[in-house]
Amino acid sequence: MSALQPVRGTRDILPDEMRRQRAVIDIARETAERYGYLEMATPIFEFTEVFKRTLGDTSDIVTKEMYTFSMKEGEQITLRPENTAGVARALMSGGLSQQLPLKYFYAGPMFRHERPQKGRQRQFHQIGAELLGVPKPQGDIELIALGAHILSGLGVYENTKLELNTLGDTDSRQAYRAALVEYFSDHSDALSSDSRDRLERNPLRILDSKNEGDRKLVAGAPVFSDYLNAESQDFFAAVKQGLERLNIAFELNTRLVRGLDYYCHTAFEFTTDLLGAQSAVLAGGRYDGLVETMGGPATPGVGWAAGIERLSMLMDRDPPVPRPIAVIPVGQATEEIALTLTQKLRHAGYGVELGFSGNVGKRMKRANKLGARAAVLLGEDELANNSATIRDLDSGEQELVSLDAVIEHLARYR
RNA sequence: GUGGCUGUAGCUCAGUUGGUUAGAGCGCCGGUUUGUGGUACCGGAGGUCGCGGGUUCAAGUCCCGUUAGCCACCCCA
Repeated sequence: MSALQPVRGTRDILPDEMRRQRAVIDIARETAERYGYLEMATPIFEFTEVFKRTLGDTSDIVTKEMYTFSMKEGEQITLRPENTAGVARALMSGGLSQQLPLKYFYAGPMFRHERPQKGRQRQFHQIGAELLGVPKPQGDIELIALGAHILSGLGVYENTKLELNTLGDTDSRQAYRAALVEYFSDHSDALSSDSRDRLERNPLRILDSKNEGDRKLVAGAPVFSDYLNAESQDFFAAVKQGLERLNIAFELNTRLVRGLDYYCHTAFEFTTDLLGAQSAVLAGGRYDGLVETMGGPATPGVGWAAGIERLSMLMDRDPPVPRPIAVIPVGQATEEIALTLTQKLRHAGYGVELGFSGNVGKRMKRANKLGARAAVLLGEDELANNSATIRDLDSGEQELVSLDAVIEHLARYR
């Protein structure tokens, strides 16, 4: 371990990458606002209890992935591994349940102590949307439509597919779960050790096992659709119909499950095969039981989250690099006027670089390297006429303009 | 957390069966051009060969440990 390298699973985000991530966030936020989802933020850490209660004591996140600290006062706090719990907590702390329905958008860092891989870091960043207080499938449809809209705005929609499943309501799910447990218990000696573990904690997950032997067993396992009651079937049918109406293509994937008890009805994942094992790009579902689990009033909810780094890797273009105007004083005598002109241009809305030192050649070189669009040269000749030379750095053409007209002339380089 | 692969200049990589001052391209700096960048030519800087230990007369090259990245499992965004 060297103190000079970033902690495992973290990294510095330098301007080129930051610009991409910024673009992801900006496009997502603008799109979300069109749907009425307004940006909000919850703290980066919460009392550990907030996550324990919502994610459950047996989830992987709670049992081995949380960054938890003990405070002097003896309280346990945890760096948020996801944001939905925080939003639900905010709903209660702020008495927001009086204002339902609520639509929120967020973006920020999350922390999970996992083994890093490409597209998987210990500090990573997510955007997400939550819709609280809408029990109807219209909510699920709007939320998925928002996700699809953002993906297409980023140019990654083409490289994803939407996988869709239903977990039914509580009755349906519990009946199915019981049937699964019974089935797999009868064949437990044939299960992989991973799946025997899942049988205890999260039997639905066995359906998604990659183990050969497990897959054979799964092929003969009870099927969820046989356990869905009429309401659950209607709900799912409505979601599918809404997506079809919006021309959002999806594939049914009966192995797509969520482990936690409060998840119900719709579960969905936009996945890609361009990121290796990290296929989930934007994923979510309905969580009608969550707020109640935390001790709040029964409040239906749907939401999704998406990894900003993953989206950035998939984004089909580089956001444009801003091109400044370079102000270049020629000779000592013009330094002062260059300084005041620079500041004037900045106030007028231009990005301006005033080299700190060097002769004209060096400053021009630097201007070029910065990608400057134009250079404003201030020399004694120009000053004698109360003017400046404006050089177009793309075409190489330049002209002499009066100092008063510089801002006006630069307008074309905006 | 388990298993595997990898780690040489800022970046991408080459380094032959262990053998004298560790190389290239790009990038960076300087010069040709002290009032004009991008091209070209010339020159230069920059490496405890991830880190620590071991084997050996001799290790970038072999062995062990460790750390980081990557791949798969796991989990997920």
